[in-house]
Amino acid sequence: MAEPLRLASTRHKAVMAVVGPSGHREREILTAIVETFIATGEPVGSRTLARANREGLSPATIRNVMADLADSGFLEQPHTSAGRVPTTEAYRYYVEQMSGNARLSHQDQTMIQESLSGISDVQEFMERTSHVLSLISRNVGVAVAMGGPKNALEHVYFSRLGDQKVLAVVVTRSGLVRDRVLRLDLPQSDLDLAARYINDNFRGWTMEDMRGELARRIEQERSEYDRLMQSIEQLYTQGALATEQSGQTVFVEGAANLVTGEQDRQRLHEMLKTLEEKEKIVQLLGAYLGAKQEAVRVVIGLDETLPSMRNFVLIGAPARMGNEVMGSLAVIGPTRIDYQHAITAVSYIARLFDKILNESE
Amino acid sequence: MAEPLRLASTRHKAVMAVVGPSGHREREILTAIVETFIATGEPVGSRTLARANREGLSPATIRNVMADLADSGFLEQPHTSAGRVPTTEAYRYYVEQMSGNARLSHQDQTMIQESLSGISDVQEFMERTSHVLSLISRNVGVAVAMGGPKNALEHVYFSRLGDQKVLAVVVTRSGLVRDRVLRLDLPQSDLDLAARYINDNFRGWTMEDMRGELARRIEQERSEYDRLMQSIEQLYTQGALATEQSGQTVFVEGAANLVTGEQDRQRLHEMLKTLEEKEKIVQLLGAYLGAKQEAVRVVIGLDETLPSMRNFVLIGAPARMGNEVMGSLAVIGPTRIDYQHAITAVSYIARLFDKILNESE
DNA sequence: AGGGAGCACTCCAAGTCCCCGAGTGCTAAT
DNA sequence: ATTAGCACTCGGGGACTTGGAGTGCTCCCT
Repeated sequence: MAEPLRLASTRHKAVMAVVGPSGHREREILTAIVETFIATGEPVGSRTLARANREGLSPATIRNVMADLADSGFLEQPHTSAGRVPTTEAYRYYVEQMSGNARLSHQDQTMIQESLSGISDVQEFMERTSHVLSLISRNVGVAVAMGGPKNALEHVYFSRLGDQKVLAVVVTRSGLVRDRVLRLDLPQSDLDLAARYINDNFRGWTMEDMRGELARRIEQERSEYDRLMQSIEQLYTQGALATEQSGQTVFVEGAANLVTGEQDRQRLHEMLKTLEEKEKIVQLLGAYLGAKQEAVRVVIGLDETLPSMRNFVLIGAPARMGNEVMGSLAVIGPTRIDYQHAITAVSYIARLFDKILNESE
Repeated sequence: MAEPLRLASTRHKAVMAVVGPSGHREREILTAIVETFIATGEPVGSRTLARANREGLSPATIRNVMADLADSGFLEQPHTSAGRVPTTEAYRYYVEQMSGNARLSHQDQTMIQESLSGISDVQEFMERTSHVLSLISRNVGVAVAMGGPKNALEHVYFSRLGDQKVLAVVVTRSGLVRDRVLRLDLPQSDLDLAARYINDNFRGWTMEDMRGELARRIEQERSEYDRLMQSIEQLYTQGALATEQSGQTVFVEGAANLVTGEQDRQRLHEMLKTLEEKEKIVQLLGAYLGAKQEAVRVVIGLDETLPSMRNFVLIGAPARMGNEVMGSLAVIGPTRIDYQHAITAVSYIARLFDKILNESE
């Protein structure tokens, strides 16, 4: 189960090469700075670093190196005579060079296993995942199950509710259920016919393909007066078959953990507000976790996309079943996050996804 | 399982008429104190009050009155030589005496109308409601749609998913849809039979009644080997018909607004964590918003139930369709909340509930 | 020429001291 | 009954000091 991790950065490197510092000593020191900053949260100065460093480098030497690093844009000073703080670039480098063969602690593994065992549908998996991720990383855990157009249709049901209401339930093969109430006035008998037609003709199709084909058939037979096709068209235009619309379900947990950080009120408020806007989360995950993406991906510098996320990073991975991307999961936390830990956790769960959902099929 | 936690003392206190101060002047002053405290958030002293008061009372007089009020438990001092702060008792009194005939601003009304128009199922109503409540009150808006046992069954569907998986979809007349994936191995034909049996025999029954009757029938026919009843029993014990379990859907919005308040980090963290534990919210609403309850209810002193909610109040109302309680909605905010505003908003939406969901039936 | 020691300088954080304003309780006067 | 007056108490905020940590620079050493 616990095979060594396939790390994000390897991939990452292939996509956009992050240039690190050139010299061996420079790299050594930069890594040390990032690590101590992550640990302490305080700007780190040359003296502190010299003391911690096993090979006895004098503060002065370190200062020189630090000056160089600052010039190349890896460090910056909050103000004169404060220590140095890593820049976005520095974090990118750090993540990339980070040793990739860490394992998740046994404790965490069993915790995850327990939380996720016995789950049989995507929704539930995502819900629990966001929770367990927030617990383990002590940060914000997010997970979205996308009602993507790539899902295979299992079944549709239509049911007349009231005077002008029709309930449409779409079930995909992965166990995703979408229900919508439509404003329509069709007798139950027509609904049954429509459902039957769709189920007979389209079971196993992807939603995408089905909708295309359906549109074509409707078009084709429009001229003839065909009652069945007419009902289907009505259902179709009312969005009965649109899985995307009320599409993604987003789970965000552990927002409370943000309070622990050192942001001021204003920033905190913005972050929380952003996290409440689920669409933004979906966009964020969607933008960075492509289908091709296999392993974990670390996105540093979120503020380039979402200004309110300054100083935050996203550590995420797509959740895949076979070749299909069923959703994404991620940890969102401050740049000072424990990368190793978060990465291993995300990776572990991502790999679990396929297994758990398939285990009894 | 979802037995509401019921604090005898709280219930008692809330039902019992709150005794206010006796004298006319005392009441006047207490009200003034509460109002200025709500406005400023600072402990209010005798001098400030004397200045604001139209009838020229001297600070000294006010001091005397204040001393009396403090003795009767309506005020307290953070420390010697600071102003007075209203106690829980004071807020209870204040809310009770508050003029009850205020109207929601036209602006708010239209905003609500727009947000909620065109909604046709309970879920969606609740989702939007929590959002709009948080916007209007600038506090936390919560709403829960309870999959209560009182709902009338419209339809069930069972569908075999994989090797050992069955999808159960329960639709209630109010448009609530619950789906569960069960670990069961039954052929689709058996599932169809079971669904048909239930739909034919129990459409329109409340979930509660149905489950009772179903249990009886299963019991009755257990001795005979009856394939149908056996499948139904399996479905039943696996929870296919349990609306309560994955039951209530809880919507919490506007948690970000909490950051605006003056709580310290620790408290803030606790609050957010509490708000993330949806079950607690459900319990809270369930405990205070009884079915008999018609109008808005203001619960002051939440910490008696949930310690982390010290200094917070709940302003809520049940959402009813006819005589059935379909859910609850509420605003949760600090004791310093704008009561008038929140109360009118909650009340307005609660009254809208019935109208909107029925408008086209 | 690269590393290291020393030095002067800067800045922030924390501590101390002190004063002021707001508030109180009590008492005496109206 | 009210109110004016008085002595007293706190907490907050400003001014000032001090110490630690850090930097850049220069000079010296190997």
